[in-house]
Amino acid sequence: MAMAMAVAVVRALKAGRSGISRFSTFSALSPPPPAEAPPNAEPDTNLFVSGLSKRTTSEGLREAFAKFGEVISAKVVTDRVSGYSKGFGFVRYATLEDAAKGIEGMDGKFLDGWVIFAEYARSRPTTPPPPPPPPSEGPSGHQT
DNA sequence: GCTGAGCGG
Repeated sequence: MAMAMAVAVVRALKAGRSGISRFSTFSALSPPPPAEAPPNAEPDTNLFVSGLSKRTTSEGLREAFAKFGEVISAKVVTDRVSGYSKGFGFVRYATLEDAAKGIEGMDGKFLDGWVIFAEYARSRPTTPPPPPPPPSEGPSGHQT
């Protein structure tokens, strides 16, 4: 019973997050609203986990998601100056199927007393290396 | 110690 209620809460939260109402006013001079806004993101090994508790750490995230797949990397985003958790983190799985299982297995579930949300992150494939500067001139000691 | 939507480095 309690679990069913939790699922309803989760659905309500996720529905409200979109902020899109089906009762849109259709007018000729109004911008045509999209038929539907799929919260689905493109599959990736990077997962964006939100709704985390302030006490949840990267280790808690890894252990929580490691039950559904091989977690390559897990990190909870914390503030630079306060050092406190921002309430969300990122989990990277070994494969896309593990990532999907992680979402299906942890999205809308309870972690540390809070309902967490797991979805595909927009993040970049890996640590962004600094772009190499363009070569100014040829070999030094000789230029025309 | 903590605010509770969002996307780190």
